[in-house]
Amino acid sequence: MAAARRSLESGEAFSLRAVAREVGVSSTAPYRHFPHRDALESAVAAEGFRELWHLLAPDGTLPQSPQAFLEFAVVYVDFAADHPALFRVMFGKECDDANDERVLAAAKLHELLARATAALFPDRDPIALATGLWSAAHGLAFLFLDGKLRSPSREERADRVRATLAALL
Amino acid sequence: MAAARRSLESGEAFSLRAVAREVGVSSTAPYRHFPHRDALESAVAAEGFRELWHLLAPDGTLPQSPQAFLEFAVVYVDFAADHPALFRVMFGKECDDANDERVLAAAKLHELLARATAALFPDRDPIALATGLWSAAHGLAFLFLDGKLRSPSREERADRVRATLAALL
DNA sequence: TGTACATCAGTGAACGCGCGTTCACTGATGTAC
DNA sequence: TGTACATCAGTGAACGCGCGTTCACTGATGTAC
Repeated sequence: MAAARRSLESGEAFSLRAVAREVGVSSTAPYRHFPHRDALESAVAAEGFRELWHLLAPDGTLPQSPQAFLEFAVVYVDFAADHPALFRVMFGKECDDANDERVLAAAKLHELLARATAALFPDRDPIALATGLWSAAHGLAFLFLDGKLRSPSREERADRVRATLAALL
Repeated sequence: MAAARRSLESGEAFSLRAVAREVGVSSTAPYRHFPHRDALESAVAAEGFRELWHLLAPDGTLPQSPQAFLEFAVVYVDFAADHPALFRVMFGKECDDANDERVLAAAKLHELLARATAALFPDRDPIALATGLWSAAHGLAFLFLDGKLRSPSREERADRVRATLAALL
């Protein structure tokens, strides 16, 4: 798993063979641990979600203020920028299976946000607002990842994310 | 070009050989028309952008009302859902080159939105708001594409997009 | 009007590549009696 | 304490696949004289 992460972060495309190479082991060794390629990919994605969750809501705490929503988005976008390949594995894959860990993790995130918006903005549609803020953070993450938005530095990017979310609240 | 579009929409991964197959021509024939794979991909992306632009702003008209912003997002998300592979080719690629047609097209879109927000919401930061609305539409597009948000029908998806954007305005 | 030549889309064989996956195997470690 | 056996991670050769790309080629069409 660690090697899979390393391999992804060094910019390689995700592949069983690349991971094996990274571990320094034969191409077929991973089959001792994962039945097939997708199982490894799925496990890596799940780990990524746990990690993102841990950054966003260390003890399941919700954003408690509008300010905290801005930081939520900053962390989200920073995570994507720091682990672009991992982020793509987590999100950039059609998953039809409703039981996919990725779908469940995404739903959990959505729910956390909805609880937070309901508490903070009782006069606005909490689900729609949660979806909107999540989408905005998600969209920003991808637009920066894909070079459609650019920022010279990490700090300026963070400021831009804050300003963008602030404009929506 | 048309065959490239067809090949993409039939769910195939984008490849020169797949396009040639779709045209019913030998694998190497495309080299008569494009110097390399990326040139074709880039041309397809550019066509996609022209098409999206035409759907969003037929005569360069901006959204003239908050309502129009909602429809703008609906069109954006529908376009992604109707042409998922094309959408990924257009957006889901890191392009470092600042002169990439894709980057320019994205910038043009951003600018259109900023002019619209400046006209409609003079009391809010127009750039940040434009970025926010675009990000939200973009995020929604990808979340639906990747199965993180689901809707049983096209109409319900559209309603959800409208509700989400309305919550942000 | 006919002939010589250039242009140009398409061909088909071939290259090397990395991929996922299978197979029969080796060799070290742990466990049961 | 020693022996027999099971477990299990890793090996290395091999498979078939689709990919991008090169190469020398063919054959039809257009153009100049």
